[in-house]
Amino acid sequence: MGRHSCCYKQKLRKGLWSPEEDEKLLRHITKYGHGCWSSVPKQAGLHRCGKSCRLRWINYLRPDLKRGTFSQEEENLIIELHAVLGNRWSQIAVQLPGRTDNEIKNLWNSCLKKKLRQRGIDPVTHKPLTEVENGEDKDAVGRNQKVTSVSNELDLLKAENSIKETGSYEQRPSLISSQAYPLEMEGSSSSRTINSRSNSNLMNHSSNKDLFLDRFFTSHNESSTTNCQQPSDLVGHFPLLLNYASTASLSTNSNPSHWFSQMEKPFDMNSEFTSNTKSEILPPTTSSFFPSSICYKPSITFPSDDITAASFTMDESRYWEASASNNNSSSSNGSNSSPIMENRMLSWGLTDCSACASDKEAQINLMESQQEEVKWAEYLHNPLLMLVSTQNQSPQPFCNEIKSDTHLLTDALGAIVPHNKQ
DNA sequence: AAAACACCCAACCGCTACGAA
DNA sequence: TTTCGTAGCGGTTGGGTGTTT
Repeated sequence: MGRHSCCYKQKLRKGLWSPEEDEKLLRHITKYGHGCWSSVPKQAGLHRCGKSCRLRWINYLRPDLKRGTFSQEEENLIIELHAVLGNRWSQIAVQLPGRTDNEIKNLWNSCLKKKLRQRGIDPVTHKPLTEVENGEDKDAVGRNQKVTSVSNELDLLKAENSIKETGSYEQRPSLISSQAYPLEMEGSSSSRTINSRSNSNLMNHSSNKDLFLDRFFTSHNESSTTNCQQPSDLVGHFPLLLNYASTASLSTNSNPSHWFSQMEKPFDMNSEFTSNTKSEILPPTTSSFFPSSICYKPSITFPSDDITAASFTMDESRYWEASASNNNSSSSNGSNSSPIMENRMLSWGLTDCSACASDKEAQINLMESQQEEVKWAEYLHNPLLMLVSTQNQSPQPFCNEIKSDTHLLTDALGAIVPHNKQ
């Protein structure tokens, strides 16, 4: 991995982040917001460039991140979205709350592409490989077939999944109508140019589709009362996301990528973590949507004047300490079944879940944990505890603050992990 | 046991877009 | 209009880890 030119000049640190650095960045941003990223490292006392800090925050420290393996639903959605959006990972990520574009990109490159190829589907065009090899991919027929082939991909994936987990997969009707997308494509006459950053994959998609997608996503992500696009116009033409949104309870106005962005003054961000907002980004309450492999990183609620407590699930801490990494599987398969993962879930995730189930019990939990000698290994899983600990503040307010969304956490996790209190 | 290989993923690079001066 | 600084995006890389030989 290289180093930013600015890092060379200033002899800034590069590479993996240490817990101390994470703590500093976390503390700074939760307290003051990021403001201008280039000034963050200086203000936070970090020897990193602002870009690096930004990346670290977005991809790892952000409190609304969901970690753990991708569910089948999520994978299917990514495939469907990729068929429509191409490699526009950030736009795909918008439709998967709690997932970062980097995470999705990695999943695609390491896993989904392979899966599709194994099934004879070209991951770039989403058409059968035989068809791609024959070179017929430039006409409208090809586009139509592309859409239907997405359904085929999903059918294959679903079939495989149902074999693995008989009965566990909740059949979802194909989200892309074989007619809807071509209809929209034909109906649009826009000549809007494609973003110059478009890659080769993206270039496979017409500018019409770009326009349509922009229109759709704008409408979808904004208030439904907006006048620029009637939602009803879109429902018939492009059921994918609306359908998914209704199925998976995705919020249309809780785009996590907008959180913390452009914060102009300290604590503005805190308002973003009010209970009202939080509940919207939380996952659907059906445990079937998120299988057991998912470990949520619950939302944080901060009081207006300081960070008193928060919940964090840091399940990817292998790089913090070599000794920790030995026990930590970073692979995407079955990490929840490892003792480490269980321990994490119980020691952290479930502490929080306990709060969901019973505030009182959770308070006791947290108070007990405060009294304990805080161990390094625990910090690995919950950097915010560092804040709590170092500030000698009671985490109690957290238990109260998180109340509003705790039922959702319980629903999401309760079925996942035995609700045992350690 | 150890070397070789494969895979995963966090982090970096280089680029463009955009707004302010 | 131009320049500069910043944010954000997608592609790529390299180190760590797991698996195979």
